[in-house]
Amino acid sequence: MATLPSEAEHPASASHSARLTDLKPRRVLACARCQQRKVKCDHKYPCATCVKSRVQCVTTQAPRRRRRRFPERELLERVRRYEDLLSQHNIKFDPLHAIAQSTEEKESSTSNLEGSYESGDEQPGIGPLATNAAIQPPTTTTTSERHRVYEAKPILHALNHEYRDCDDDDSSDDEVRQVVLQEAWDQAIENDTHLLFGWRQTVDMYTLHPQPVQIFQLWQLYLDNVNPLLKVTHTPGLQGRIINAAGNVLEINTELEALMFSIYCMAVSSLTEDGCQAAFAESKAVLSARYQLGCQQALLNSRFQRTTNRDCLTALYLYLVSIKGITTPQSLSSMLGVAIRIAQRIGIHSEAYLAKYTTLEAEMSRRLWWSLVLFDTRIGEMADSKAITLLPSWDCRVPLNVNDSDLRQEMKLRPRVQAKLTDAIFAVVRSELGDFIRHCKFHLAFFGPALRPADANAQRGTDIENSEVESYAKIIEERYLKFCDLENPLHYMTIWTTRGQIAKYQLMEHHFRYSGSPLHQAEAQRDAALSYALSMLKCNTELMSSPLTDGFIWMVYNYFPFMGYIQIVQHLKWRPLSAKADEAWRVMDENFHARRDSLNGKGIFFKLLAGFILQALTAREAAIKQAGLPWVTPQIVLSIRGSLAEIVPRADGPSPEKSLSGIDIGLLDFPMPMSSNLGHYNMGEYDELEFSGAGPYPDVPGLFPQNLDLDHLDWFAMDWNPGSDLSGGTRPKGLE
DNA sequence: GCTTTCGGACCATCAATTTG
DNA sequence: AAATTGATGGTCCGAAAGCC
Repeated sequence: MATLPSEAEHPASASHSARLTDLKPRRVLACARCQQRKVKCDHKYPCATCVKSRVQCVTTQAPRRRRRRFPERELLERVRRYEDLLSQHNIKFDPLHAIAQSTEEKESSTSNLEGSYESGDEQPGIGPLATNAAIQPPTTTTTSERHRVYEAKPILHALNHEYRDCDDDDSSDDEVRQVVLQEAWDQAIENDTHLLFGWRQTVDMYTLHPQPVQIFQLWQLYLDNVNPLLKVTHTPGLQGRIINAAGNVLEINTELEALMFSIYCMAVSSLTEDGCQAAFAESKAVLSARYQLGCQQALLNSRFQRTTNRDCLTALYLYLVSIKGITTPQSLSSMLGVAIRIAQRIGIHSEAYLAKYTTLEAEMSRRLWWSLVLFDTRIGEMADSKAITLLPSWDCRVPLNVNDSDLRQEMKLRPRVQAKLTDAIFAVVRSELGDFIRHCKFHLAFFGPALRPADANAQRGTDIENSEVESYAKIIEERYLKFCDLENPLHYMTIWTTRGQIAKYQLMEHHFRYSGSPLHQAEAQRDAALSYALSMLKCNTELMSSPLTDGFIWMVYNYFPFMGYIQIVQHLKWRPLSAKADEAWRVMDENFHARRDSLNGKGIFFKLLAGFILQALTAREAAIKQAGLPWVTPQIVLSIRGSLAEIVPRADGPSPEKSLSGIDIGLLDFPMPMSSNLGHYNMGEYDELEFSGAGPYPDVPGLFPQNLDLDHLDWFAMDWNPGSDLSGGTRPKGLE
C-alpha cells in the first residue's frame, strides 16, 4: 500500500481551501531522485535512498493544486469562431468579445509603453534573433563616429555575393539563409544538450518552483540585492512576466523558466545562512540545490547551447554567478567560455549586430555582455586563465547611464543620458572602468601582448610621470563618484568598489613600469606602490564592514584584495620598521577583522592567509630584536592567534616552536603545491628579494621558516565567501 | 545477487456537482 | 451546507531488465 506522509507530519495535506494551502507550508514530497526512480523516499533531507546512493538529494514541494480544467476556454473558442463567421457575412450581432477585442487592440498599440510587458509568454521569443520584429533597419544605427565598428564578415555572404553586382547587398537574404541553416541543424541533430549538464531528467519542473508567495519574495530579494549591481534584466518588462508565470508555473516558456530559476539561485546566494533560514525556513544548501537543478533542467529544455535568446543567455550567466561558491574557478572559467561563445554567436559583443536590434534589446544586450565579460575577467584571474575577454578586440559599447524606466520597447533612438545618478550607476561605472582598462598599456602587456602597440615597450618607464590610470581615476571621480551619496547603499558600493579597483590597477600599472625595467625604484616609488595596496585594503574594508552593503556582500566576496596583501607583506619584509609599517599593520588588521566572519576561523584559506602574514611578522621580530626595540604585538597577530587556537587543538608533548608573537609556527607548516598562478603578474624587484636565495636579511639565519612560495600560490583562487564549500578545507588536495 | 527502471495499483486531495 | 463524484496528482510495489 502506498504510504503517504501522515497528516501530522504534513499539516498541509489536511483538507482545506486552496487559499489556506497557499499560506501553509506545502507538504514535502519525495525527493526529485526518488520521484524519478519511483522508489520509496523517507522525505528527510538528505533522504536515506540518496545517502545510500551517495548522490545529491534535492527536495521538492507540492505545487498549488491544479484547478480542474475549465471547458469555458473551448466554448469561448467556438463562440469566437461563430462570431467571425457572422462578421464575414455581415450579419449584425452583439459580440461577446467586444471588450476583449478592444483590449487586444489597445495592448497591441501600447505594448511598447513603459511598464508594459517586454514579452509575454505567448509572444515570440525575445532574443535578438528570435524575433524579426525586434530588428530595426540598419539606417537607424546608433554607432557613434568615435567608435570603430568591427563586423565579422560572414563567409557565406562573401561566397554568395561573388557573382553578384556589388550594389546587390541584400543582407536579409543572408539572415534567411542563416535561419534555414540553423533549422537544418536543429532537425539533423535532435539532441546534443546533454553535453554540459547531462541528460534531461524526468523530474517535473513545477515541483521545483517555490510557492507563488516565495517566488515574489525571491524576486524582491533579487531586485534588492542582485539587480542593482548587475542590471542584466529590465525590471518594468520582466516583472509582469514573472507575475503571470508565478500564477501558472505549469505553462512557462522554457527560457523564462530558466531565467526565473537563475533569479531564485541568485536571490538565495545573496542571502546569509541565517537570512535564508529566517526567510524560507530552509538552508541555503537545500534551496540552492533545488533551484540549481531547476535552472539546469530549464536551460537544457531551452537547448541553451544553441540558443539565440537573450533570456536564456541571461539565465546561464546568472546561474554561473550563483554557483561561484561551489565551483573551482577553473571549472567556472570553462563554463564562462561557453557563455561568452554563445554571446558572440548571438552577436551582442558587436555594435554592427546590435545596431539591428531595438534600442531596448540592444541596451540590455550591452549590459549583459559587459556583465559577462567583467565576471569572466575576475574568474579568469582566479583560475589563472591565459585567455581573457577584456581586450580591445570587440566594440560593444559601455551601457548607457539610464534608468530602466528610460528604456522603453518602442524607442527608436537611444535615450539621452541626463542624470548622473541612475539605478544603473554601479554597472555603468564598472563597465566604463573596464572599457578604459582593456585599452591600457599595462593591461595589454599582461593579458594581450599581441595587441599591444609596437612602441609600448619603449614607452614603459620613460613616461613615469604620465600614469594612465591616475588620469582616468580623476575623470571617474569627477564624472560619477563626486555625485554619489555615501548614505545610499548602491552609491556606497559604487564608490568603494571603483576606488578599490582603481587602486589595484594603479598597483598593476606600477609593476608594469618597474618590472624588468633597468630603472631603479626610488623609495618614494615603493611607498607609492604600498599606498596603492593600502588603498585596496581600505576600500575593501569599507565594503566589508558597512551595514550598507549587507545585501551586496555576495559581490564584495568576489573581490578579495589579494594583490594588496602581497604588496604589503613584501614591503613589510623589505622595510619592517619603515615609517609606514605601523599603518600597514593597522590596515591589514582592519581588513582581517572585517573579513573574520568570512574566514570563519577555519579552513585552508585562513591558514594560508595567516602563514602569509607571518612572513612579515617574522621579519618584524628579527628587525626589532636587532634594533633592541620593545616588542609590540600587532593587533592582527592577536586575532590570528585566537582563531588558530580555535581550529588547531593543542597536542600534548614537546612545546612547539614559538615566535615572539606567540604563534605556533608549526601550525602553519604545510606543503605548497599548486600551479603558478602569478606567472602573468611579475612582482618586479620584490621577486629578486624573495627568490634570490640570499633574501633581504642574509645575516639572519632561518628567518623565513614559513617562506611561502608566492609565485606558486593559488591566492587568486581563494574563495572568501563564507557560504563556499571550498573554504571548509576540502580543496586543494594535499593541503588537508 | 544486487541495482535500476518503470507500469500501474492504490490512495489523497479538492473543485465541481448533487442532494436535502 | 453537506455529501458525493470524479479528475488529478503523488507514492512506491514489484516484475523485469541490467550490471558486476
